[in-house]
Amino acid sequence: MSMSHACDHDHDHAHHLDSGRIAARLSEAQRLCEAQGERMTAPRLRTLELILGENAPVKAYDVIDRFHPDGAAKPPTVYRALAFLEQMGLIHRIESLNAFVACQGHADGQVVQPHAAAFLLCDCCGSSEEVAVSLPEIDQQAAASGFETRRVTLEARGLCKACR
Amino acid sequence: MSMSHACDHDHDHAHHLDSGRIAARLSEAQRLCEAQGERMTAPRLRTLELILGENAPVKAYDVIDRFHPDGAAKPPTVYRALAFLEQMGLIHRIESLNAFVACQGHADGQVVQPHAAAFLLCDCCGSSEEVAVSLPEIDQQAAASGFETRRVTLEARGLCKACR
DNA sequence: GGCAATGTGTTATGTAATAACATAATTGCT
DNA sequence: AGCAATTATGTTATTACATAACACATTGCC
Ligand SMILES: [Zn+2]
Ligand SMILES: [Zn+2]
Ligand SMILES: [Zn+2]
Ligand SMILES: [Zn+2]
Repeated sequence: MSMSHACDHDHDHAHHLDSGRIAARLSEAQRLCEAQGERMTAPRLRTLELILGENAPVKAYDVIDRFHPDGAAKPPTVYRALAFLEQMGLIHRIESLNAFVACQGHADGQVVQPHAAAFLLCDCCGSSEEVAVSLPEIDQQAAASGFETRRVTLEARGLCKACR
Repeated sequence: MSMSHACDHDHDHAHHLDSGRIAARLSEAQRLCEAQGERMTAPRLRTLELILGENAPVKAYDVIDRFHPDGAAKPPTVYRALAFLEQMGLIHRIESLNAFVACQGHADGQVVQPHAAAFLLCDCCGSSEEVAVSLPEIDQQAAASGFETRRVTLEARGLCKACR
């Protein structure tokens, strides 16, 4: 469930979304898919539901294990759903954790196309904060090298306010 | 050996270091370790040698497979060496590729402590370019959130000049 | 030499992700 | 409705990536 930790403080600040808020995000996601002619199917919805349930990045195999009330899902079911949700911009993959987190750019109902994002990842409580940043320096370096950037991974690891 | 590709051009621009240049980098690495009271042992040297041999990120299991002339090394041997080399700032882990690349910040013999770096990673030929960037925006965002950053991963994926 | 600290060898296991192919649901067309 | 094409899912098996645990060896110091 939660990541183990050696610190002495608790991690209550890593609060979960309540079920009403999750339901709202799910139907919003469904609308977003339909608006783009994509299908929000049951396994995709279930996968998103499980990721929305945590405010921290979730491992693929945690989704797999919790997928059914009685038993685990098969890995391809979940990995395919994860790929779809990422393409739709509903979740982000966190490369340095091999995990997935719900996009926080849809918070107020606005449609956000797939986008680059930066993350502040707490090594103690596991919490994730998505922040919007522009990257003029790396763009400039890329341009100087004749490099065509397709996507950027930017992840800061450290300690959140509550854990420092 | 090299990564497979569907493009029609060749990847000769992904040239390797010649053996003399590798030897120079290895002895330089050895001096750097000794200067810090660390031991550059045989498996560590061999691991670094194999990584220096490519100008592209190398998979851990590629190192494992090539470690001995006759057979493969055991995974812990190589993973331990990789951890050491990374701590010494001699290699960097590329999170989005699960691979390792030699640090390019030691090129002219200057000692470079473990440092953050950004990478331009070509999805076609697999080449990697290490670039130095400062990150004022993410530092600012982190400060605003009370987040204490320990280390940053910044990887741009795309197409290098030769492959676009 | 005796000891502590560090590094390595070895076996086994744990964790993450995909290939390949069969079946099912959906969509668009007639 | 009937049909074909497309898209999605189910299923089995395999591949790729990484570490735990413990025994043994080496190094440096007293
Ligand atoms: Zn987002
Ligand atoms: Zn925290
Ligand atoms: Zn470097
Ligand atoms: Zn290239």
